[in-house]
Amino acid sequence: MLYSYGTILIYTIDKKEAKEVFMKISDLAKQTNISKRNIHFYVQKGLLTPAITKENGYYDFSEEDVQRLCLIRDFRKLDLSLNTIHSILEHPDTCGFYLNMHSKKIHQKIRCLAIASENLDSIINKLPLHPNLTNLASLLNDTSENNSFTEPVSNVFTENDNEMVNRFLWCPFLDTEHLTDYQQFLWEKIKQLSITYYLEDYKKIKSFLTSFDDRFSNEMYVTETPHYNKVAKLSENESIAFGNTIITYLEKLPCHQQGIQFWKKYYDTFYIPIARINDSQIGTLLKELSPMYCIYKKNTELAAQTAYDYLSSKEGKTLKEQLENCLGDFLDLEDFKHAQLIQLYCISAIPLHAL
Amino acid sequence: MLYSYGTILIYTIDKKEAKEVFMKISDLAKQTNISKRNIHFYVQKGLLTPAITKENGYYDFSEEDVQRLCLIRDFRKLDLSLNTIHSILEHPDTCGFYLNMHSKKIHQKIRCLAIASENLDSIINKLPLHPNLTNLASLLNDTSENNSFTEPVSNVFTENDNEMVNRFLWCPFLDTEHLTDYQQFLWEKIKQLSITYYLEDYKKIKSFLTSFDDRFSNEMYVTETPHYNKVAKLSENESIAFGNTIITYLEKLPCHQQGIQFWKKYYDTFYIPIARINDSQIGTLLKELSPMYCIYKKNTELAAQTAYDYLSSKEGKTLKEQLENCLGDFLDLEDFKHAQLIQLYCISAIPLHAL
DNA sequence: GCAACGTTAACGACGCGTCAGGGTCA
DNA sequence: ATGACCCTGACGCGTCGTTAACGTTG
Repeated sequence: MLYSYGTILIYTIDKKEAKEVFMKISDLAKQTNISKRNIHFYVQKGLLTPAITKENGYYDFSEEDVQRLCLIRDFRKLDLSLNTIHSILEHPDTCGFYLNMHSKKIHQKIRCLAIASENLDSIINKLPLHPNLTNLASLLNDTSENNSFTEPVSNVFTENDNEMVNRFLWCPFLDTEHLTDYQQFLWEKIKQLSITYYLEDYKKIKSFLTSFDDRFSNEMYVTETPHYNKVAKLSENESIAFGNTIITYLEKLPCHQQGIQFWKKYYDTFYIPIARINDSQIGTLLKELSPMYCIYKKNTELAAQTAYDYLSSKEGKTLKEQLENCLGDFLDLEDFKHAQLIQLYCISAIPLHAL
Repeated sequence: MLYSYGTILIYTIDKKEAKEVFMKISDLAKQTNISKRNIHFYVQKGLLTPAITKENGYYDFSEEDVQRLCLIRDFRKLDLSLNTIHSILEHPDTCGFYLNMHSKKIHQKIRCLAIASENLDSIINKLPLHPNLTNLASLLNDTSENNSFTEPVSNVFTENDNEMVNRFLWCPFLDTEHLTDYQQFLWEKIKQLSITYYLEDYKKIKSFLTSFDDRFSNEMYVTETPHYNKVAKLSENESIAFGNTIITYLEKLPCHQQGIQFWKKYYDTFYIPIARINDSQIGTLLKELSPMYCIYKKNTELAAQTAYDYLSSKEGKTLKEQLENCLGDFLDLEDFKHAQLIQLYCISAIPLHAL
C-alpha cells in the first residue's frame, strides 16, 4: 500500500485492480481540524456529499470536499447557521445577502451582551456580603430599568443594505466575472442614485427581503435568475409568444388565491417599488451596464405590450374585468410600460410555502 | 367570588369554607410577562416550588414565588443559565462567584463576536459580484489569519476575582448583615493585602475555583460554612474531642483513594495557599474582623495540636507512618500550626463526583 | 486474532414553543 | 354545557459530544 498525505493507493488483495481513494475521514479530520463526528454530521445534513467507496461504504473525500469543509468551518467561526451555510454553498451568489443579514444579527447580539455586561458589573460592585433574594431583586430592578433589550432589530438602512438590494435586483443581469472600468463606474453611479433618489423604495425592498426566513429570498433570487436568462434570449416573435403565455397565466390567476394574497400584501412594498426603479434612470444606466438587461427589458416590454393589447381588445375585455375584480386597487396596467403584467406572471414561480 | 389582582377568594359552592388562593398561573404570567409554558418549565426544573391546591392540583403561587420568578427572569436577561440561577436561588451567598464568572464569559463572547463582526464586514466589502467557492475560501483565509478565536479564556486576575476569592474564603465567617465602619476598613485592608502580598496564592485559588463546573465550588462553599459554624461553637474540651475525631478520620484516610488523589492534585494550588493565607497577616486581621473566625481559629488550632500530639506519641507512630506513606511529599504536619490536619479532615466532606 | 479504523444509530444538553389529551372552573 | 382555564407529557429546534453496536482493514 502506498500512502501519502493526500492520496492513498489501495491495492486489493488479489491485486487485480488498483483503486484510488483520495482521502478518508480521518485524514480530512486531521487536515481541517474538525472532529470526525462533526464531519459525519455535515454529511448527514447534506452540506458535504463525498463519494462513497462501493465495497465498504467508506466515504471518499475529494479536494472539493476539503474546500467545502474549510468553508463550512470558517463560516461557522463567523457563527453562521448550518442552514445559511448550506444556502451559500448551493448558491454562492446569495452570499452577500446572508452575510449582511448576519452582520446585523451579530451587531445586535453585541449590543445586548454589552448591556448585560454593564448591568452585571454594576450588580457585582453593589453586592452585599450576604445577599438575600430581596437584595438581589432590588439590585436587578435598579439595573433593568435602563436596559433596552426590547429595542427592535435595527431598521437603519446602511450602505451594505443598499449594496445588498442592488445585488438582489441587478446581479442576475450581470453575468460577467469582472466589470470593466466603465461598468464599474456605472455600477457605482447606480448605487449612488439608489441612495439619493430611491432610498424609500430601496428601504421597502430591503425590509421585504428580510421579512421572510432566510430560505425564501434565496429561492426568489435563484428561481428568478434563469427566468431572466430565458427571457433575454427570446427573439421578437418569441417575445410576442411570451406575451400570450402571460395571458394564459392571467386566465388562471383568479384561481391562484395564495398568489393573489401575496401580490396584494406586497404590492406597495415590493412590486410597485421594483417597477418604479426599473422604469427609472437606474434602469437606463443598467441598459448600458448590462447588455442582457437591455434585451430583457426590450423583450419584456414587447411581451407586456402584446398582453396589454389583448386585454384592451374586445376578446380580452372579460379577462381584464376579472383581473380588476380580483385585484381591485392592486392593479395598474398602464404604468411603467405595463410592467405589472410581467410581475403578475412571475408570481407563478413563487414557492407555495411563502403563502 | 371576590377577585383582585393579587388575591383571589374562592367560596366553595356549599359555602362551608372559604379557601384563599393567592395567584394562579395566568395571573403570574401576566404580571411577570413570562409565558405559562415557561413558568411550568421552571417549576418542573425545580426553580419554582409553588404550593399545590389540593382539590385540583392547580399551582398556587405565593409572593415569594413571584419574587423568585422575577429574579429568574432578570437573571435570564443577563444570560445566566438556569442551572446557575438555580444555584443562586438556593444559596444567594454564592451569587458573587457566579456573576463574576459569568461576567468573564460575556466579555469573552463579546470579544469573539467583535472579531467575527470585523471579519464579516471585511468579507462583505471585498465580495465580488458573482463569488464562487474559491473566492470565498480565499476571502475567509485572509480574514481568519488575524482572527484570534483560539485565545484562551482570560487569565487576567481582576479586582473582581480578588473580591471573589476573598468572599469564598471569608464570607462564611462574616455572619453579620452589615459591617461596621471599622470592619469595613479591615475588610478593605484585607483585600489590599491579598493583592499586594498574596497575589500568587490568590491566583491559584481563583483558578482552582474556576476549574470545576459551577456546581462544585458552590457545594464546597455551602458544605464548609456549617462546618465552620460548628467548630466555632465548640468548647475547649469539645475542641480536643474534635482533635480525636480527626484522628479517627485519618485512620480511614488510606482507604479513601479518591480523596487522596484530590488532595495531591490540588496540594500546591489550593491547600498550601489556603493554609499560608490563613496563617498570614490576613488571618490576624480576620480575627479582628470576625469574632467567629477568631474562635474557629483557636478551636482548630487546639484540635490540630491535639491530633498532632497523638501522631507524635508512641501510639500514633504507626498512623503517622501510614500517612507519610500514602501522601509522600504532599504532607507537612508541622507548618502553619499543623493546619493540614484540619484540611485533610475536610476532604471527607467533598462530594465524590469531584473525584 | 487484534488494534485501529469505518459506518450508522441513539441519547444528552440548552431553553423553551407548540401541540395533544384529559381534567376543572364559572 | 360551554368555553376558558389548569395539569402533564411528548416532540421539535440546532450543533454537535458521547457512547454503543457492529463491520472492515492491515
